[in-house]
Amino acid sequence: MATNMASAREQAQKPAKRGRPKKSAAEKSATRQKIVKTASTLFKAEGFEAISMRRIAKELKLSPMALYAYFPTKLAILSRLWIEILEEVGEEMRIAADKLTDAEERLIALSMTYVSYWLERRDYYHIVFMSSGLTREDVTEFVREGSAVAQFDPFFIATAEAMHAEQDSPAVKLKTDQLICGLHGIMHCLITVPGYSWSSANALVTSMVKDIKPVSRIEGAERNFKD
Amino acid sequence: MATNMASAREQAQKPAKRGRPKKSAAEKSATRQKIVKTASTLFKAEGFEAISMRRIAKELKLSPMALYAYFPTKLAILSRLWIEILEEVGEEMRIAADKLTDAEERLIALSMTYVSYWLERRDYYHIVFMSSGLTREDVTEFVREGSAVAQFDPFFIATAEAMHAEQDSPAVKLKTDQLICGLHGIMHCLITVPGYSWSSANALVTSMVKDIKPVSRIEGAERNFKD
DNA sequence: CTATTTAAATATACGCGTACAATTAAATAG
DNA sequence: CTATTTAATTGTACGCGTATATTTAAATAG
Repeated sequence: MATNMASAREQAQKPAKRGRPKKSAAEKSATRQKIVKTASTLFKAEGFEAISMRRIAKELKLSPMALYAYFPTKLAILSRLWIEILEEVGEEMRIAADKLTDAEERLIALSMTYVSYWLERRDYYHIVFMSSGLTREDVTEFVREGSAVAQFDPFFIATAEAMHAEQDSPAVKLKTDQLICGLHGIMHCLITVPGYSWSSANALVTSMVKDIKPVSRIEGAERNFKD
Repeated sequence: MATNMASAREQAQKPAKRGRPKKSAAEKSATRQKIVKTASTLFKAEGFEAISMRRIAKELKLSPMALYAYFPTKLAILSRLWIEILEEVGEEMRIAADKLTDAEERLIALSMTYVSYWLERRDYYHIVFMSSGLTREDVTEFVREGSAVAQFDPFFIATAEAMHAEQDSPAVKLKTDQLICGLHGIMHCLITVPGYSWSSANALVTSMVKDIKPVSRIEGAERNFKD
């Protein structure tokens, strides 16, 4: 049907306008990628504080303000790093839970891997969960886009299995949210209030997971048979 | 040399040294208090971002750097505000749990009050839990000093009672930590990831509290002992 | 009084994110 | 070619936290 691909700047339906042509989406995207790459490299080499607009620009031989043609804020650049990081922890979780068949065991493995990942990489934690100055829209869009939420899927699957319930049942939704919140709480408390004598992350995670029980054993729950 | 009193300055048993006298501890403390008061007023009138070293200094007709004679960092000033805020939420919790006799009910009231307090005052939450750039020492000292930890006492007491166990038993310690972490996780997740369709704070808190059970009913107990 | 000593207070400067004004680059129209 | 239009890019400036250098204030010694 479509005869030719409109790809670069030339192709689209051009009324042959007058001024300097806009950069094509492809060009913009390429530069965006270069910016993110630079930010990532800078971070890995010199830490979080090395990620600055001026520093990224200098590295790319641009003026600092040029970056704003490609990202609205510094946070928008950081949110690209979140994706990389979330993919990495996702991969670690996948590996950890891979060969486990028991749902509770898998849930513990997933949870411990998730929590340990952040505890062992507190700078990552700060980038992803404590980048202050975040606008409501930035994060909301990021979440809706799915990059963050996808991380939670394994928790849903394993929780449903551990509860012997359907993945989309209200009970599973509640308990999974509870677990996810709980795990983040462990991370947040242990990282931001290290002076307090918290129970070990291991004990906390295990205890939280153990509170996920088959629905039939949940107090006051009318038994719902499914198999 | 007149015999006048060398001001209100502390003149204990000084060997009458040569240079300009140090400010007394009382004077320092008074100025510190004025600074904190100014920061607090500024915050209440114009929000978090109005708390800046330059702004506080201008309000007090000082140079910005003068503040550093009284506080090592801006965060040290903020941590004084934490105390006020923590006392306020503590008071609300006390009121909410005051007339409740049932331990679980009290625990739910405490937890809901605590979580709601922060959810309804997200700016406070940011000040206290997301003031980025915190040095490990700052917070650690603050925690050791006891201001923060005292907040947790009611949770310990009610948890112990709900578990029918001693307040200093390992099981109670673990479960209380789990609850505190969990509550913070709810707050943190709901505040920082508002775009996600979380279960309600109410449901999450209730579910977490309900997972605190008498010791005889947890761990290896296969059976539910209904009363 | 002046000189000296010491602490307090300020001035200056750096890098930060970024708003906004000015400039430059790349196209077309005449 | 020049003029015009439009987008891209850069320059300038603000307020921020705070490190460091400098100045000022308050005491004593001669």
